[in-house]
Formats: sequence, structure tokens, C-alpha cells
Amino acid sequence: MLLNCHELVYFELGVPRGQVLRNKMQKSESDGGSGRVTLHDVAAAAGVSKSTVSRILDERLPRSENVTAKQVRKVAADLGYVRDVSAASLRRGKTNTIGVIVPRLTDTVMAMFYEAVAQSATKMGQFAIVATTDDLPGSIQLAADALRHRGVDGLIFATARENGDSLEKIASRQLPFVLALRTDGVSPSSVGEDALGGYLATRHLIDLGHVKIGLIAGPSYASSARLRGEGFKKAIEEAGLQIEPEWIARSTFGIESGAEAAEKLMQQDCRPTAIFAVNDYTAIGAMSAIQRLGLSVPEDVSLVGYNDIPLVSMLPTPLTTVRVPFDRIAHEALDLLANGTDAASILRYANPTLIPRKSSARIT
Amino acid sequence: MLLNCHELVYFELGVPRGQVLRNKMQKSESDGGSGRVTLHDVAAAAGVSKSTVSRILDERLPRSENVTAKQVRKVAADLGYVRDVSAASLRRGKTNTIGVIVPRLTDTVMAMFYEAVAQSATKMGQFAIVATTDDLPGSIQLAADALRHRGVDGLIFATARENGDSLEKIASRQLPFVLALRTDGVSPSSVGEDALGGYLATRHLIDLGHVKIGLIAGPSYASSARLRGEGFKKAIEEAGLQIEPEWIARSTFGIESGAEAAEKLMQQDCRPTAIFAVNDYTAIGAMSAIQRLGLSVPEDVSLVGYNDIPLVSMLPTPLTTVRVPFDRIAHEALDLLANGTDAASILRYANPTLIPRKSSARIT
DNA sequence: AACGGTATCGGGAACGTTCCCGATTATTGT
DNA sequence: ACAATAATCGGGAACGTTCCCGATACCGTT
Repeated sequence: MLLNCHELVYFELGVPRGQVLRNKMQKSESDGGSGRVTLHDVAAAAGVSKSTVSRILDERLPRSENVTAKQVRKVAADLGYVRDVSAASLRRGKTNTIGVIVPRLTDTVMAMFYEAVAQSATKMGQFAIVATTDDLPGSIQLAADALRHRGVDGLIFATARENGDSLEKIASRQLPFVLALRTDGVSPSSVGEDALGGYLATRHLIDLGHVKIGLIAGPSYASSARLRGEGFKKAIEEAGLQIEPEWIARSTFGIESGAEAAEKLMQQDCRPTAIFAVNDYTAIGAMSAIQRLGLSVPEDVSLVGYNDIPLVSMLPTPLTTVRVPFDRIAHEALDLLANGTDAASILRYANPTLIPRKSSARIT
Repeated sequence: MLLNCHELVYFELGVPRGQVLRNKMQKSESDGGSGRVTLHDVAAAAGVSKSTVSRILDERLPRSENVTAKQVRKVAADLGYVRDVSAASLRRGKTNTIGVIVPRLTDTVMAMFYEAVAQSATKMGQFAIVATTDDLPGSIQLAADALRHRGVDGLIFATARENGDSLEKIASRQLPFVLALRTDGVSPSSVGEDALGGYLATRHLIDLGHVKIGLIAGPSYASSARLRGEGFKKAIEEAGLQIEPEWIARSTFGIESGAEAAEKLMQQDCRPTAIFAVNDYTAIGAMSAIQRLGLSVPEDVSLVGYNDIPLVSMLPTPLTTVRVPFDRIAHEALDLLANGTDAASILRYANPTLIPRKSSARIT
């Protein structure tokens, strides 16, 4: 019988042994059947072995343009075959899934970043899943564990704190991870050039003739905030201006905190004529506070934010801000994850761009 | 040697046969070894079979308080065992994963909803993953396929359009799905009581003495927008007021569109003294437009939004809005998905709450 | 025509878990 | 104390895929 089949091969070209054998045990339901269609099914339908189908459908191998290959692909498509990721992951030992940890998705910055990661990931045949920490103490660990239990191949932290817990431990050794948007100074990271962004924003205000410039500085634990502050200082000093401690207000990344900071800045005797806020949310808060104090932007005080979230271009006075290339940062993060630490640089920087709008104006 | 072991078994209670046999083939690396720790490993370490370990660690079975059960759990914990989801999914035929499809996560409403789903999901031992469509035509299908290929057990659409494509087909039969936030009128859905919300918002304005009330109506394809409009009309008519077609402006869900709509409304000869906007974004846009027209909220015109996204309570004039219980909606959606269509109602409604703030005031 | 080298293929053993089923052990009632 | 019943356990076959490896077919050279 086996020999018979072999003879068939010779004459029937590309529809070798096993076909009839398989047809016998073919699913009784012809097409709209109940169970999912498996590798075995397309193998039977195409008259080849499942090994062959597996090899032909393996997206990592160079795509063969064989007669059989084409035929098998056609049969697979016709039958509506889709690979069972669970089975594939089990065998391959990897899930092609990467986990992203962000404080919260209601922070539009984080949503933009995650969307960028998801898009980049699909481009490289991966899938991104996300977990949030809500900035709660132990919950970075919780989020990381949840993602690890889901079998992710790697982790992207957008929650890094300088001098924070060892992410090494949190990722539970073995599991590769990178930081994004913020860095802890030691782990591989893909970040924006925050110092440059801070410089550009401040330089813009200086160019507009401002000399009394305030800073809403953000939280000290985040490298992004700290470096934007560095850029601010560099621009100030470069212009030969004085850095006044009372024009620098600490804050969080939230709207309310921005409002409080702005209030503090503007209620001084000698108050700044311009403010650089560490991000768009604090800038929005600052706008509110300034308005509540009976002042207006940009007539009384110019304002620059950071991130260019979609909202700020639509405000009553559209906000001058610094645009961050989230897609690049996401891409580099994934690249860092894929090509590991043996890659050239362990730190990737993406350049931001100033977007001038109505909230900043020449001093009157 | 084997006999020795068997004797041990009898006296050492609950540590039966096979132990040493397994110890022989135990992983050479004692603990911080390379490979992951499997069921087999904890079985060997605990001196029971993998079947037993599997059963004891099965979270669906009633938790046994056996001696062995406790011992096995301890060993598993000590070894840092974590179940391989791929293997479990393959065998169980389900992934305990549900897919959520939203237009975009940068829409804070969608981010809030997704976070609520993710939280509810973890509570019921599931995991939520998300895909976005960016409101592009064919991409609902793309997103659904991507999630289906990842092996999700069910799908939640937050993108429903009335008279849209058949979601039945999009979910690719077999795969259970529900709608959330919006409904198509036929599929199982978990939504907010949008008509009630619209009524509450409008009624609030009426109670403040307004009689000329405008509506920024949102897109007609979304049931949420349409029903909020219905609620608006009901309140107006109930108060014996007239519905003026020129006080109703179509829009999208976006800020800019809200601004345009408000501009149109306010530039009429006889203009409304209050506006109910279909959501917070259009309300924000309306605020901008009103301000640009030299008018102010709430002095010249009262304004009510919808959804209570975190932003709006922090605006210069905090926005009166309608809060939607996203956690309830998420929970009901998951419940609907789990308990299928045989459940009592195929349509679940969650009641919204009016949150009065500074943007609405008694007419002067 | 015989030969070595190169594609291509099929059989079958993994991957780690679950689940059925028969066997053994505890528990209860009389 | 004994039978009947319940609880617990271990062996082993799946789940769908990948991947190693041996076998075969094909190509070009000598």
C-alpha cells in the first residue's frame, strides 16, 4: 500500500500519498463544521503531511514558491485555517507577545504611547498587551507578574522611577525588559530627548523676549521631568539670565498640581512673564489658574507645554508645546527588546519638536 | 533502592511512590536553574503525580484543604511555579482572554472603559486585551481578526454603529461577542441609560430656568448619541417647551466639531441660553467657541457635557456633566459574555448620574 | 551511468497542561 | 465489624504545533 502511494506520486504530481487515507477520517461536517480547522485538516485536504504544511506556513522561513507550497497556501486560505497561538507558543517556547506597563491609560500620553507600541508590534509580527499600575506602590510588581503569567516575551516599563525598586527583580530575572519614556539610568531605555525638549521650549520663550521665565517642574522621581528641567536651565544660563529658585515650582504630572504651581508662581511680587510646564496637563492646569487670577494667556503670561496631546491644539488658546515622537520611541523600545543588550546602544533617544501655537507670544 | 523507597513511602505518609524515581531525573540545576519550573517539577518535589498537582492547583475546582493539597501548594509556591498559559489554553480549549475593540485609546472615554473592563476581567480570572480601529472603515474587521487569531474567548465591541456591518460576521460566527457603550439594537449589549442621561442633563438646565436650550447632538450612527438626544427631547417636551430645529446641531464626538456646532448655535439671532453637548469633548469645544465669541460660561450660556472624564472637573470653569458608571457597564458586558444569551436580558442598562458643577447656572 | 550535494518531504517525538478512568484509600451507616 | 459510598490519586492519552531526522527526489558533474 505504501508502495502504491509512492507510485501515485509519480503520476499525480504534487498530490502524493496519504490523501485517500486521510479523506476517510475527514471531518464529517463539510465546511461550516463545529471544530476549528487544524494543521491536520489542511494537510489532509492538500494531500501532504502536517509537517509540510507547518513548514510552508511558517512565516519565519523564506517563503517557498513551490507547486505544493502554493497549493497548500491556497487550501489553507480556503479552509480558513488560522494557527492556534496557544499550541504554537507552547511548542516554540515564546508567545510573540510583549507586555507594556503604564501608570494609567486615561493619561493620554500613555494612551498615545501604548497605541504606538501596539502598532509597531504588529508590524514586527508581535502583539502588545497592557497593564496599568495606577501609580500604586506595589502594583508595578502586580502588573509585571500578571503579564509574566500571561507568558509575555518581554516587558516595557513606562513607569520608571529614578532610584526606584530594582526592575531587574520585578521583571523576575530571565524576562527581558526595557524602559520607555523615562529611564532609571541603568536599564536599557528608549526615551525622548527631554533635555533638548526643555531647551527648545525655554529657548522659544527667550526668543520671544521673555527674561522672567517660570518652570512647573514635575515630579523629581521621573527622569523625563528632571531632564526637561535641565534643558530649561541650560537655555536660561546660555542666555545669560538668572535662575530664580522662586520661579521654579515642583508638581506632579496632573492638572490640579499644575494649577497650584502656577498659582504659586503668579502670586509672587515679581512674577514671571512666561512659564514652561513639564507637560500638557500641568500646562492646562496652569492656564486655568492664570485665568482664575484674572490674567490671560498669552497677553499676561506665555505658556509652553510638553507632549502635544490632541486636546491642547483645540483649547480656546491653542497651546504651544513640544511634540514627542511616540512612534519612534515605541519602535526603538521594541527593537531594544528584540535585539537585546548586545545592540550598539543601550540608550536610545528620539528628538522632540517645538510646536508653536497661540499660548506663547512676544513680550509686550 | 527502589524497595527502600517504597518502605519509606509507607511510613512517611502522603509521600508515595515515584519520588526517588523522579529525583533521579530531577533538573540538575537546583533552583535558580535555567528552564521554567513545570507541573512535573513540583510533582517530583512534592512526591505526587502531575495529575494530582494539576488538580490541586486548578482554580476552578473547590479548593481542597488536604494535607497533600497544602503541601503541594507550598512546594509550588516555593519553587515559584506559574502555570504555562499556552499549554493550559491548548488543553482547555480556551484562553481566558477577552478582546476589546475601541476606536482609539486616546479618547479618554474609551480608555476609562477599557480600564474598567481590564479590572473586571481580572476579578473573574480573565484577561483583557485591546485593539483599536481608529474609526477606519475596514479596520473593525482587522481588529476583530487580530484578536480572534490571538485566541480570545469573546469580543467586546465599543464601536457599534446602528445599521452597520453585521457584527455577527465580523466576529466570525462561533465567537461570542457583546456590544458596550453603544448598541446596534439587536446584539446583546451593555450600555448606559443614555436617554436617562440626556433627560437628566436637560432637566437640570430647565430647572435652572432655561427655556432656550440647544443640543450638540453627536453622530447619528451611534446609539449613545441618538438616545441622549431622545432624552433631551423628552425633557423639553415634558416641560412644555418647544423643540427648535435650529437649536439642534449635528456633530461628531470630537472637540473641533463641538466648537463648530456651538458657533453655529450661538451665531443665530435668537440663540439658546444653555447647551447640552453629547459628550465632554464637544462640550470642551463648545466652551472654546463660546469664549472666542466673547461670551462666557456660565454667565451667557450654561453648558452640560457627558461622561465626566477626569479633565473636565479641572477646567477653568469646571464642567457640569453626566457621570457614566463604566465599571458597571464593563462588568455587565463581561457577564453577558460569560453567561451567554440564555441569560435573562440581552440588554443591560446602567444608570448615569448628573454631576453639577460651575458651567451651568440659573438664568439671569 | 554513477556520484555527491541540495531541496523537499513525512514520521514521530516533544512542549506543559488537562481530563478521563480505573484503582486505591478514607468515611459513613448499619 | 463489614459493606457501601465518597474522596483521592496515578497512569496515560489527548490538545495543535514545531522541529529533528532519516528518506527520497532532483540537479549538475565527472
